[in-house]
Amino acid sequence: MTSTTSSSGKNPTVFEVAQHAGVSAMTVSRVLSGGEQVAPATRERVLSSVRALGYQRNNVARALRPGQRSCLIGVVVSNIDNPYYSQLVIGIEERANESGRRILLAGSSEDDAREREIIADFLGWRVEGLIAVPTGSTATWQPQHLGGIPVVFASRTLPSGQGDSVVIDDTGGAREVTARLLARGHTRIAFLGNSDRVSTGRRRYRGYRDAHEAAGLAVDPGLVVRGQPAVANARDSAMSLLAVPGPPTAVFATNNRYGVGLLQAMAKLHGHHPANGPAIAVFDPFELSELVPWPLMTLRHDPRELGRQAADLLLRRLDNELTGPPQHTTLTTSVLEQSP
Amino acid sequence: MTSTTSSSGKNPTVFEVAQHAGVSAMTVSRVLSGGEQVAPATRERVLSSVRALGYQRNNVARALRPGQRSCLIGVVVSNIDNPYYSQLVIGIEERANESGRRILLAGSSEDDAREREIIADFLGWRVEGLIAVPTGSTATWQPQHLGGIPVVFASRTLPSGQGDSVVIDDTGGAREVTARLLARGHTRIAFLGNSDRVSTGRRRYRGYRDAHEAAGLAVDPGLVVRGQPAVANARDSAMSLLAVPGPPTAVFATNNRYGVGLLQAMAKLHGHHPANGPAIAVFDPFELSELVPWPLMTLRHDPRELGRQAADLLLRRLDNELTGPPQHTTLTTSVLEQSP
DNA sequence: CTGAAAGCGCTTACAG
DNA sequence: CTGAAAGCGCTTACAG
Repeated sequence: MTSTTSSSGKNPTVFEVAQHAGVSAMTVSRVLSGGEQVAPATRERVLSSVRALGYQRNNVARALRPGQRSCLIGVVVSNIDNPYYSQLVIGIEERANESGRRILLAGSSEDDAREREIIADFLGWRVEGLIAVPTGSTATWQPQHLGGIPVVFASRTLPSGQGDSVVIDDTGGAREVTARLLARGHTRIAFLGNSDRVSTGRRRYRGYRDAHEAAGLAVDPGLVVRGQPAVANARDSAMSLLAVPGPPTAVFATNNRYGVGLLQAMAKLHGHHPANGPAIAVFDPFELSELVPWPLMTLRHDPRELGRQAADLLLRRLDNELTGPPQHTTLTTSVLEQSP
Repeated sequence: MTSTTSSSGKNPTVFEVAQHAGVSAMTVSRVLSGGEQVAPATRERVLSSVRALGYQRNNVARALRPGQRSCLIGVVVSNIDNPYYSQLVIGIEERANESGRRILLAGSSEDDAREREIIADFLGWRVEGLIAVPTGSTATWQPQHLGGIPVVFASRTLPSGQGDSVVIDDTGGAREVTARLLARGHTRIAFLGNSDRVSTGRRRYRGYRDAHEAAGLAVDPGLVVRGQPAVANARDSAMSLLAVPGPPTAVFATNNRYGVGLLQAMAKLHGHHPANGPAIAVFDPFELSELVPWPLMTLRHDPRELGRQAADLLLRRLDNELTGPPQHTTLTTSVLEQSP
């Protein structure tokens, strides 16, 4: 019952299996693909040879044949360091796995050139499709660079509206949080968020600004900080913001990197005592939000579900269940208010 | 200056580029591989044809040739949902990228059968090597299933000691934290952690037990909870543990899933007031630990660095810079004590 | 410095 | 129900 390794020491091929089973390579191929007409006795013989030799199909050779799908999906994430995007990748992996596909993963680190290299390389692997959190460069994604394969944008879209997309309701969510803060009497609400370069930055800022306009108030540019910083820098930004004379009475961190930075700054300034610190709002749920000792508003949404839906869109394109113009899905958010 | 797409609509091949440049496919191949002797004028002609046709090398065809490396690394993680492992993957991706390789990523969800399927499929893609957080099944990793490619185990090892590995000092770290708690007079220290099935569970429990023995104390089995739960279940376990009569005076959560669950339970039971709750220790750093309002001991270590070192070991094996018996690296931990 | 031939391991027509 | 031939797109010897 012990399995014998191929004597050559190399991976056995269909020909070696065929020889071992006394059939042709075609028959082995048919047995392995399933669904083809093969005599039961032959099938058994082949399968036992497969086991005996420890045969494992060479996906590379298989994928080279025209008409064969590679069963590979390329996933490019702008900032793989962000736990929000880790969740997104998990959602994609889950669905890819269910459909018998694998994911090739790479992070662009918000770098256009890197992003371009990654997709070129992924295309070289003949991925069936791409799922991307784009850095913001439109040029990268021009159809002629994509070899005709479908792309789904996740979390961020391209200004052109090109490609399918799944995003959350950035504008609506940011507007609601800001409106709630304004309704509580805050008039100096700081904004920490992405630059206009990325769609989430544009849209969340728009929601913040719209809520001010609706309330007949102007945004104070001195309370607005925008960029794509790491947590440490986000914390420093938050520190300076809280230290200015005439500090904000509320701070809205519009992504989880700024959220964590802001909370670290608050902990440093106020310890665990509410004191006279500003009200806090964070766009993105985060683990341990129940430990925050200050009144907190969290805009909840589910990055893993976003990943699943992005994968679903792509898989439906691949199966031709979905055809025609780009489909744009927007997931809703919900506000959670908590007081310690 | 606009790039022309291949008229066939399909990806152009080296032959089409060759034809366009008036040379042979071999010459195109030589130009693209670099380093070969090609007349400068010919090279320029080829490169401009490459640009004109938008040629992108087919990695699948390239990888099929014997003697060519696939530039693919397979990464299998037991629990892709754990942010600790996300960091690990990031460290691997960083190094893989630097060496011009891509990663194929899949999660086994602590399922042996899934793990086996994944590595079989990865081998079918002719990955150059594997990096794995193994579920604990030894059978999966028997050399005859691995087709002779190198494997590096990360965070968890196999009992057999097979394969290179990078782990943290689980036993030493757990021993030190436990000893510090004992030194503070705690005698009823609860343990939340992985089962003996995985090496981290075995080793961290051993450290906890060793510290007790060194202090001449016995472990109370009623204070020990072991398994690989999701956060929600970890929180429930922590709740029941804290609710028993004669509750623990200290709780040691020996991974970040239990850590988060424990802190959620504490927040629910004690709000933000230290009250008479137990002392807390967590094996694994986590974001926002500065918000914890209770005395806290954190065992710090760097999962991303662990990922980098695992990748480095693998890459050195691939380049034959490292040969011979399995190499086992242990990363140190440091204890951070904080009081609110 | 450049090219014609062969083959990596599969699977799609096409025959029997 | 089964098989011999051809070819996917590259690159490694081997010749010039």
